Amino acid sequence: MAIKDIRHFNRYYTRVLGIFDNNVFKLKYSLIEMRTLGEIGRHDKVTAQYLCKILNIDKSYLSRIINKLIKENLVYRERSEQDNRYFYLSLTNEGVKLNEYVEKASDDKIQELIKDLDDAEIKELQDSMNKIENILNKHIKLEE
Amino acid sequence: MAIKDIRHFNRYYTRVLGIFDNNVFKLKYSLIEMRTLGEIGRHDKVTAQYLCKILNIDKSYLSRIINKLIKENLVYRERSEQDNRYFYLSLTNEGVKLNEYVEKASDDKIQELIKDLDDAEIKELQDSMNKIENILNKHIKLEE
DNA sequence: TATAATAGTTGACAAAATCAACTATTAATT
DNA sequence: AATTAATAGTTGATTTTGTCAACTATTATA
Repeated sequence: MAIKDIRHFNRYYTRVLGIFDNNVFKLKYSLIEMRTLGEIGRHDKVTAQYLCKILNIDKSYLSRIINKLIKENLVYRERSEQDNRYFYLSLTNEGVKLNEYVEKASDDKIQELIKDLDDAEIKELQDSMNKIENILNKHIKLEE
Repeated sequence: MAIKDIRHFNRYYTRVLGIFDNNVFKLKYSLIEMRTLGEIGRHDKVTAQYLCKILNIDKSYLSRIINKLIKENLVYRERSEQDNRYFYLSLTNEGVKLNEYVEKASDDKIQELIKDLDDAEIKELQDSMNKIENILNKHIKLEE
């Protein structure tokens, strides 16, 4: 039955993702801080408000995270000229470097996980993942 | 490239799972408490130590969660006769009822999400999920 | 018998997250 | 134009989550 299967997969994949939990990289930053950094890296000149939605966290919480990242000189902001209420967030050089390091480490971790898969399996995995995303995307509206 | 695709999917699916985050059911229990309850429901007479592994949380933290669930009369424990160090955990009737309620609510939530998918899409989704789990299972050893 | 390992608990604490109230700015309504 | 509502972000106070190390009790190992 579809629902059971999906819930089963959700439980399973929650555990898979758990492998990448917190402090994987033994940095002085938390997972959510790193996700924030990563999203700023992926979306240059992003607003806090947008990050709130895609990270699904409270604006007050995010505000503190961003201010920490700014204080650590990983992120900077420029006030929008059209609308003085918001800021555009970007990575500093240092932020880019840290982000690259973390990206690399994440890649390595995945590489390690799939190192024993043969080409056919990797292809199947990719195809399956794409399929899931495509199908769900058609119907599920994730906050953006 | 496979690694990028997998990481992309991980980010995507993290957001999908985020839909089911905390307090979805507006209960007085947290997600982790409900996951604990659910795992006890799924594995009757489970030990705390085992739960630690599958939930991937610290034993001290779990100890408090379990004691809360016991105090709320959702869970009870019996000391093992073979080895007095550990307990077998089970759901009380009340725990079973709450668990069923949450299970039902989770099913409904999934149902709502997939309500617009046609049969072929649902089949594809199931197949893809199964494939992912099968492939990864062959190679990734999740704590158990 | 002594030592190590395991299951679980506890106290003290730190980190993560929430909530409501607040400022500043812009958009919408009349 | 003036008032009201909405939006972006901040701040203080607080609660919830999660961690760490030390501890008891029990069992396994040397």
